[in-house]
Amino acid sequence: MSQTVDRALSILPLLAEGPADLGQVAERLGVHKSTALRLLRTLHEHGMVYRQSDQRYRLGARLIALAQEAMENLDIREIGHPHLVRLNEQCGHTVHLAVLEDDEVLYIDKVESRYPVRMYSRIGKPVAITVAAVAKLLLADLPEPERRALADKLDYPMYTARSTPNGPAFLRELDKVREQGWATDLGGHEESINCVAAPVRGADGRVVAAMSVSAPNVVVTAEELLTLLPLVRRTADAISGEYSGKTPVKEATS
Amino acid sequence: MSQTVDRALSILPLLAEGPADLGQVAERLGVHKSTALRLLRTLHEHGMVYRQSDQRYRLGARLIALAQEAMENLDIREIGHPHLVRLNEQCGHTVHLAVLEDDEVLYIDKVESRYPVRMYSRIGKPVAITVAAVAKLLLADLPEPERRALADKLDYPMYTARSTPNGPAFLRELDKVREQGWATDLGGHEESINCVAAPVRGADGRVVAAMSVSAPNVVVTAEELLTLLPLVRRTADAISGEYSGKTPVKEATS
DNA sequence: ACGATCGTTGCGCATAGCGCAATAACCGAG
DNA sequence: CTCGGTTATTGCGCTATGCGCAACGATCGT
Repeated sequence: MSQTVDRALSILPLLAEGPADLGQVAERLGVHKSTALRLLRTLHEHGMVYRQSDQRYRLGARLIALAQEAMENLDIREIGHPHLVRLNEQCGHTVHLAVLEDDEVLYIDKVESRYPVRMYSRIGKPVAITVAAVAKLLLADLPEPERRALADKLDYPMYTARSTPNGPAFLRELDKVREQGWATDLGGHEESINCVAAPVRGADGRVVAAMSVSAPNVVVTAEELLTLLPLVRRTADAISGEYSGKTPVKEATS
Repeated sequence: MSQTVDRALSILPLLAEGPADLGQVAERLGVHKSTALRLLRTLHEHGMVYRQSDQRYRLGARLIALAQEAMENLDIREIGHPHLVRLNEQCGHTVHLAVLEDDEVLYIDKVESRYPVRMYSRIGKPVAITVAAVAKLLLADLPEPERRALADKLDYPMYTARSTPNGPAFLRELDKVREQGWATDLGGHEESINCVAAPVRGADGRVVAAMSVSAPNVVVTAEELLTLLPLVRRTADAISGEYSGKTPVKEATS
């Protein structure tokens, strides 16, 4: 809505790809160099970008500090983390915690697999919303109209042959997930990777987060992974309990 | 330099303190609500802020994703991390890695102590520049005029009786540090906490980062901590070697 | 030492962003 | 269920603000 701010913020993802000099930034923004300079200067004053010795700009450290604070404000993450670690110790696989934000599902925590083969994912990154087990849980809990609207709006990329193909199929899957109280992704995103996921609920019973265990076929079969379901559910319930108890809705005043 | 962007960016640290509603944001910015609304909307579109169910705004997940990417772009951090972990395994204390950015020294990596007593610090947060051992190393390597100018500009808060009291004392300390090639902070920031630090150098010999080991008096005395100096220096040198070898100055093209 | 490239500055014009005030959604209390 | 109070949202007219331009200056490579 605000042109200037819009442009300034567009610089950040651009710099996330790697350092860039003034000319490059101006060109990719489609503005004059003097304009880009002013925007970069303002970003610089706020520590959002940093100018390295060769004059090129990179993302600044204040950004990292802010993100760190943002994460510390996410109580679910703080509460959940030790549980994720324990679960990882018990099963050895990659463990994720995800939340819904606007129309995206994002990982907010991750404990890496103890097996040498890792999977690619990044904290803060949106997940494949139409196939990920955690996404199904979070969306399944949405009120009917929103769920429908969202399902309509989404794209359904066929990552693999088992990806959710379209809106109706997705809504059916969500109904199933809501009913059974857990979800899976069996090769719907990466051919050889399976996940089992369980919901974390707040005091009011609404799903506030979802956690999953993921492992590639080469380590355990889908059947073996499903064996872990009770453990995953128990862990998720433990987080739910702690979360509902400790943090109803309120927030500490500054 | 750009008013609108300036205001928009000022919202972020404000929200880092905790969620806030439109009125609060407008008031703290000193602008009309409609103005704050427009700014927040723009930030929202870029995923920098998120609007939770009670209509209040919090920091968004895109911020976290960007910060994550920013960290992955910091090659020193990537290269250094395994070394920090190994050092921590060997000595058990808290290990930090820091760089200089503009006029601030910031932690970019941290491995927590294995002892129950932890120290407070946060990745991305500026360190106490006049007393921290890592800061001394980074500033000591600055060209004479910049060093002098910076020393002049700084404040010299007396965190403890042993804090660096003023500019001249600081410059003397920096000279000493530069000559000996390592630095300490013996209770200059927190009465009971000591640090030893060593520099990481690039191919051209310039100091690009500094690492430190910190421990409270109650765990080891300052003398015992100094015993670790050779180990710290060896680790820092190992990082220097790898960094100079792998990443001269260049950068991968997108 | 010279030319090309890239960053920086000052300026006048037009637009983009501002505050205002009216409207609309929301919430709690009676 | 209705009624105040509170908070978010919209449209609008004014002017400050951010824009592109073009001239200048720094920097680098050869």
